[in-house]
Amino acid sequence: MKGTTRKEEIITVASRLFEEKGFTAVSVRDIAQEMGIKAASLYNHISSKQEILSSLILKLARDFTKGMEQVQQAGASPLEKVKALIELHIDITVNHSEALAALNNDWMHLQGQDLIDFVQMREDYEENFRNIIKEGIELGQIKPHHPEVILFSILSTLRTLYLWYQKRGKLDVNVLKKDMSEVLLHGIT
Amino acid sequence: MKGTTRKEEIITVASRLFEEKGFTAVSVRDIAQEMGIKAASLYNHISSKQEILSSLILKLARDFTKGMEQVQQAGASPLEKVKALIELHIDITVNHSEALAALNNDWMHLQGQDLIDFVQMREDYEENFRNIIKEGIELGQIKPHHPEVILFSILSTLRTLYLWYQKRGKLDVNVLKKDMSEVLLHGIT
DNA sequence: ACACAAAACTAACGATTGTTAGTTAGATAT
DNA sequence: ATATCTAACTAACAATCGTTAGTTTTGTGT
Repeated sequence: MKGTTRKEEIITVASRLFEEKGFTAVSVRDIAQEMGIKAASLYNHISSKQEILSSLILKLARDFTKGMEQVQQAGASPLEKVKALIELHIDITVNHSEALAALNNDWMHLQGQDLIDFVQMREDYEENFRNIIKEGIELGQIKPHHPEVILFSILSTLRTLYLWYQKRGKLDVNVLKKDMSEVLLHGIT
Repeated sequence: MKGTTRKEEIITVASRLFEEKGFTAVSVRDIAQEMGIKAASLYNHISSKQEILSSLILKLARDFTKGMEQVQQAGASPLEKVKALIELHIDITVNHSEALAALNNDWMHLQGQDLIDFVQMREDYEENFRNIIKEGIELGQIKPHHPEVILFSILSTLRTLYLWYQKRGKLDVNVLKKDMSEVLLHGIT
C-alpha cells in the first residue's frame, strides 16, 4: 500500500482481529501471525499492545468530537443537527467499521490518561446530543418525550450500525442515510 | 440467599465481572476473590470457566426464544406483536441486565455445540422478527421502508437497553415500556 | 563496494492463565 | 461416635501472555 506505514498496517490488522474476538482475547502473537511476522518484530513499530488500542480508539473518538463541533457551529435547526449527526455516524461507520468494534467494546481496557480522555469525550458528546434534542423539543420540532429515551434510542442504533453494515452487503451510503433518517426521525407506523 | 445454590452465586458474581471487563479479561481468580474463596475452590461447583459463560448465555437465549414463541402464538396483529417484543426485551433487561452484557459481547467465546446453538437461536429470532415486520408492511400497519432498516433500528436499541437502564436510576418498568414503544414505533417528530 | 537504517529474526524472561490432585475443616445423618 | 458430604484449602502443572535483549537479514543511498 502507498502512504501506509507499517505501524498503520499493524493497527488495521489488529482492529480486524479485535472486532472478531475482542482486545483481550487477541494476543500479540495472533496479530504478528496475521501479518506474517513474529511477535517480537511488532515492537520495532509499536511500543506496546496498549498503544494499538489507544491510538485506534482515541483517533476515532476525536473524529466524533470534531464532527459534533462542526455540527454545532453550522447554525442549523435542532432537527437538522440531528440529521447531520446521523450522517456523521454513517460516514464514520462506512470508513472505519472495524475500528468501531474496539471503540464500543474495548474502551474500558484503555489505561491512565487515555481512559480519562475517552470517557470525557464520550460524556461530552452525549451531553451535546442531549441538548440538541432538548432544544428541538422546546421549539416543537421534536415530540415532547423524555429526552433521555430519544437520545438513547437514536444513539444506540447509530453506535451499533457497524455490526449490521458489514453483514448486509455494504449498500449505498446516500440511500442508507436517507432510510436511517426516515426511520429514526419519523418512526415506522 | 434462599434457594440459591453456590453454583448460581458463582454465575451471578461472574456475570457482573464479565459486564465490567468482558469474559476474557476476567480470570477465575478474579471471580474467586470476589466470592471470598480461592480459585481452585470454584471447581467444586463448576466444571470450567466455559461452563459459566455458556450457562449464562444459553439460558438467556432460551428466554428470548421462548418469548418469541409465545408472541407468535398469541395471534395478534403484527404491530401488537412488535409491541409485545419490545416489552419482552424490557422485561428480560430489567431482570437480567448484567447477564445481557455477556450475551451481547462475549457470545463469540462460546465453543462447540454451544456456539452453534446460540448462533442458530439468534438467527431464528431475527428471522421471526423480520417476518413480523414484513407482515406489518403488507397489512399497511407499518410504513413501507426497507424491513432490514426497521428491524435493525428496533433491535439494536432493545439489545443495548441494558447499558442505559443501569446508568439511569432504574425507572418504572411500565413507564419505560410505554415510552420505548412510543419512540420506537411512532418516531420523535 | 560500503555504510546505514529499517525490519525481521531467535531466545528467553517473569507473570498470569485455567485447571488438577490431594487434603482438610465443618456440618449433617446414622 | 462414626461415616458421609459439602466446600473450602495448598501446591503445583503446562500453556500462554506481553515484552526485552541481542543478532541477522534486507533494502537504499552514496
